[in-house]
Amino acid sequence: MSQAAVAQLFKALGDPVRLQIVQRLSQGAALCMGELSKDLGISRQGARKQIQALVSAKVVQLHPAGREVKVQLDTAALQQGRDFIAALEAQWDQRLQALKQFTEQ
Amino acid sequence: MSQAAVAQLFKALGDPVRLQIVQRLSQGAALCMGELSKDLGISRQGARKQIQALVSAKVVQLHPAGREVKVQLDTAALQQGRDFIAALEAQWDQRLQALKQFTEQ
DNA sequence: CAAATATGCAACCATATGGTTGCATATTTG
DNA sequence: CAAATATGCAACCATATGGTTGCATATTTG
Repeated sequence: MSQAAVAQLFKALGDPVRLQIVQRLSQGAALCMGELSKDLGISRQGARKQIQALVSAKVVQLHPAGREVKVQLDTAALQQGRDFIAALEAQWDQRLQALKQFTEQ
Repeated sequence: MSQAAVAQLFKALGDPVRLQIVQRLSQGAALCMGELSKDLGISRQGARKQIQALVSAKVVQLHPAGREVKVQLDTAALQQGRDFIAALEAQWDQRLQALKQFTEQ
């Protein structure tokens, strides 16, 4: 995943409303747009925009079904985000390790 | 960590320039502002603003030293972000598991 | 088929964001 | 101490963002 794609992923997760949407999807049953848009404190159309941001970042997929549209979590992107952070931490630890060896000499 | 704090963390990571700053810090030696601001394609003052965003999200700490200011990665927040994603994925997997059992009945 | 439901699309708006330039200040260095 | 270096701060600007309202359209349902 390119740096730009990772940035877009984190950006998508960097908003309380979108974070709540993602959390709801991970917990509950498969939700359609309408259901998912409730109780977010914003209008349906506003919620739709946030869902679209998640679609663009590939955190979520849309599956039209009749007059409804089901929204489904896609964990692939999430995992890559987690991996990115893990790699950062690993590099950092490695660096600390090297620094320790250096000061012990 | 509150939902709002997690959102702020991801928001801080959701920008290519800031992502590059964080990556540089994880790799190289402890950097001062000036060094860190180079080769980002923006001005020193612009870079400073981005670094400040990372400070606010607690991804990074500042340590003044004489006329310089050292910038240091703080992996605590990063880890919490990673944990948050891991929890999402775990819930999702659990849900899939439950769904599988249901359809197998 | 008419009414109800689920959604989409576009225009609009206030504020946040990512950047700039210009200048001031504190600390080192020769 | 004078010059060089590292940084800070404020004002400004164009664009992105997060939200709204209003209306159109497609699919179900009674």
